[in-house]
Amino acid sequence: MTAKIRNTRQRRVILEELRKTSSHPTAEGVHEIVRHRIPNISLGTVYRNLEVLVRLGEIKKLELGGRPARFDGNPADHFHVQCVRCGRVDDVHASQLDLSGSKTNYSSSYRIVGYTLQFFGICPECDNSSTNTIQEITKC
Amino acid sequence: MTAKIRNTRQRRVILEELRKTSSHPTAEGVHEIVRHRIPNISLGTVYRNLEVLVRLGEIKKLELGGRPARFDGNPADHFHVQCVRCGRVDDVHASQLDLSGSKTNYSSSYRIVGYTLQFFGICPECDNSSTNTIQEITKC
DNA sequence: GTAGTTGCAAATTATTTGCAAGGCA
DNA sequence: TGCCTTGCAAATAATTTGCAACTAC
Repeated sequence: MTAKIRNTRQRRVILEELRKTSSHPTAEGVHEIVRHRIPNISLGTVYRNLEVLVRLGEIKKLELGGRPARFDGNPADHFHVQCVRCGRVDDVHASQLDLSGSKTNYSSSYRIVGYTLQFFGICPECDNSSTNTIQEITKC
Repeated sequence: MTAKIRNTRQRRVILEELRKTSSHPTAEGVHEIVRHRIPNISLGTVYRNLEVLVRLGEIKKLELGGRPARFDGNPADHFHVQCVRCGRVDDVHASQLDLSGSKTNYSSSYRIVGYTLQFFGICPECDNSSTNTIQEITKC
């Protein structure tokens, strides 16, 4: 009874474009990018396909508190930093960072299925301008 | 020029009720709880005060992707598990879990100001009913 | 042919904001 | 009394959904 998933042009192009970029765009960002190739694609279609691609494991959805979700064309496990000023997201190369050993060391009655680790900071561009805001230090 | 923060009844009651519970309620949940004591308090006031209390460091805001934010009356550092089925949030007592040593071991051009670590799982209640869904394993 | 998919628009959900009246310091 | 705060309602922002037309298989 599993629904058959079709290989539509829209879906194909969305995945291709996400694979090409490292900018972790929002759904709207994806929409803008994809519109260069499919000018009349609708935002709803983008949302629906992003969801399908996440379910297929082809891409990752980064749900960042308070901000629109972003999408990563690289489904391999890695972490992210988000700039608390501009919202930009970059990859973190955390060679030393591994929770797999620690994962059993907490007590919980839940059956754990996963975890999320996100870093917050100021990106190089934003670091050159204004002073700190309260928002920055209340995050996390 | 810092605005003076007043000790209003609404703010006081919101904080008191949050300190009393361990259920990590959403803004709407807080509204419902507080209404027992201040029946005509508005949801907007609850949102505004929750934000103030977060800024004052009295409470913590838990921003969980895709779901409404939840609030924790215990501002001390600790982690959380969220049930991917019902959305319930509980504390995690992670004695062994400490990232402070690892924090310097990643490479990033950002100036890091903090991080967020959240666990996802199935709570005991939900674990007794239905079968797994795709959503559960695409989270994280 | 048929069921998954699309574009469009309206609907939903969570949260924020403008404003006049109210109340803490 | 001054100005922070409130209640109310309308506004935003992000995402979802209903539906008829379309298209991949």
